[in-house]
Amino acid sequence: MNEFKKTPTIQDVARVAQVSSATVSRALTSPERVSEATRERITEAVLATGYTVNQMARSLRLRAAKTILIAIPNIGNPFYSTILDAVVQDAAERGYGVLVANRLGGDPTRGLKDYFYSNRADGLLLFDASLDLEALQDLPLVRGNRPLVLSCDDIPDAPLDMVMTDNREAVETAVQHLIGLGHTKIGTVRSRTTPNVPSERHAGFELAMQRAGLPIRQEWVWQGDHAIAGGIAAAESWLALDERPTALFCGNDETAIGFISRLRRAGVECPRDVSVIGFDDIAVAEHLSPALTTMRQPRHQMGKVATALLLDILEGPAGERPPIRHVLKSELVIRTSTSAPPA
Amino acid sequence: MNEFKKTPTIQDVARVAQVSSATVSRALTSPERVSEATRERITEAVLATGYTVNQMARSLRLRAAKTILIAIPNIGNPFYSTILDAVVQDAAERGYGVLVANRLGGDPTRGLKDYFYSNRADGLLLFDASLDLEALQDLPLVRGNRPLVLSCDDIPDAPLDMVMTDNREAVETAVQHLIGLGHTKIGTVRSRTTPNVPSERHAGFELAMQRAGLPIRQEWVWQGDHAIAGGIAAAESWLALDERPTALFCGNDETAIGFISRLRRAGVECPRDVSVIGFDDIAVAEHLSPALTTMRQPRHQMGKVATALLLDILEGPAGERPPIRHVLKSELVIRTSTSAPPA
DNA sequence: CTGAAAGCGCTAACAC
DNA sequence: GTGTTAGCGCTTTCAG
Repeated sequence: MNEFKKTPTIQDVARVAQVSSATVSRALTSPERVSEATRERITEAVLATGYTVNQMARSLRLRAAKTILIAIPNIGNPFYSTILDAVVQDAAERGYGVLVANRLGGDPTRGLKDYFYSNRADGLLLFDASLDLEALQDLPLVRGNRPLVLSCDDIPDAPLDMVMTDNREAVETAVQHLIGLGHTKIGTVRSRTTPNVPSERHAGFELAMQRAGLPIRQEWVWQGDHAIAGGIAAAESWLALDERPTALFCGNDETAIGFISRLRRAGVECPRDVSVIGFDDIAVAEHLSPALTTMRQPRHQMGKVATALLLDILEGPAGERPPIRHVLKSELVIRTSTSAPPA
Repeated sequence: MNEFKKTPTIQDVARVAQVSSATVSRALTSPERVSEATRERITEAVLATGYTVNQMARSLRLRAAKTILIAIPNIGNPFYSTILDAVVQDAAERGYGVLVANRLGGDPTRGLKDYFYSNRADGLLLFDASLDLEALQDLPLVRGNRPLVLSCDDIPDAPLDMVMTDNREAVETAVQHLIGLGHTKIGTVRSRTTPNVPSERHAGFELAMQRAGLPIRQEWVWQGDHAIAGGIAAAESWLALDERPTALFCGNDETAIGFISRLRRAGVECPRDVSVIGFDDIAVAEHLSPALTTMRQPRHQMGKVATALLLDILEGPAGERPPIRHVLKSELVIRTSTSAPPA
């Protein structure tokens, strides 16, 4: 209505409704503490003035930003963007905004610290396992109520609240699938891992191989980057090998896509010449040719569970408490990129 | 240091540096307005206290949240997540946080309004063309300085600041590519479009067909959903046809992926039996089998340009001005999903 | 060049 | 059930 007046405040509403600003505030946040009649007058006044709360003022007063920060290593990766989708949805439903962080310059924790110290976010959802855990301890939030939920797969015993998947078992299942098909020469493209922390996924690989009495040959273990490029590099290395593995476990689906694609260009067919199993089950996996066998990760659920946990912590009582840990189940999805080894 | 004290304020710094809080504030925001000596004392005091600014208080005072809001129809789609990546990066470099919005309940603009009316965000990056433009006019920001940048492809002459690609030409190029290969029976899976606004992409399709003197057959025009499912549905419809188009233009890459995949299950091979061209060039496109011919959209650049434009508007002078429009170029990427029609 | 003081819009004691 | 008042942490006149 008032095109040229500044945005209405709680005072304006109070004036129109003929009450004090405190009463308006009460009517807004806990309506039951206000009489029926005044509540109605206030509701009308809100409508008449076009009032909406100023979240900044409220946050300053309440010392709560009603905002959470999410740190993701690679937003462009469909795996993470699905998680983000779930987080935004669920946070919004509980009245929280979601700020997206990225790495700033050299120190990856730098940006995160800034957000917290500046009171822009109340809690942190950390999906980036490649951050240095030591540096994390510096975050103010790690003390006390600890509004930080970590969701990654390579820090199994950090004293933090976590949402993770059953990685070690998942990889075991994947490798057992290959072994069950008759493969004995099995390689892997390792996923990226947290500095100075042994990789859970790789541990699962070693375990499965060991149990089956199969050797792990270092020239069949490649370091990936969780992206297509890493799969391509591994494929080129594979092609140069004298003795090649007949099956490959890839740390994620993009890696598998790059590997299969590069091999095809060289005339090597999957699964005829080499079986490949991925990890994640991103949306395109089932539509590839060959359709990708993979371990499905409950990404959407990961986002939901992590959000719920963080918001419960934020809204729950302060004080020391033991860390909470959710472990979600992965699932083997058998498609056509894996088969018995060539004769 | 002070584990149990509340976070330090500007007052604490002032006390330690033996100056007034006003001087600390000045030293922080415009150091040149403070004498060398005091500036140094203040710098030391900041370090000693571990002070960081409280963004909430600053925002309340300055009436600026230093935050932008980005609205994306589908975060899970790699096309949008790449844009988001660029936006977060560039916004952070200029000191802005990025809030991610999603649709809340029935009224899609509802959530957006809330963010603005509540002063949580200073500007809006709108990548969601499916919002109702009329409703958009209600947003307070559309008046005056108009801190809203729209980036989509189907509202060519809205009086708004926009970043778009040369859609009509891009689709023309795509269709001409098919025609150049010898196709005359060409169908399309239309992309989703803004309600009540004619689709630019479809207009490009019609134009190219018309120029080549080719008829547009309605049974060869399918409505997609910008996702794999839409491509699958179109494929099933295609399979049921008596007379089938030999080439298909898809509104985006996921649609093409779904289409090709579903056809393959039915024994129909691309490009042997039907040529398919996509739109976007998402990362996997070149690694598919067949590798997807597509129109590459400069997604990263779209994010960067849109962010720069919005922040320039926010930080520039207020007042009326003509709308700004950036048009970015698409690029035909020929791969193997398109070939001459079957004999 | 610096300090005092006001106030951004809101909520929470504390009165009545 | 409602009003008064103070203050969250910051910036910005206005004096000096």
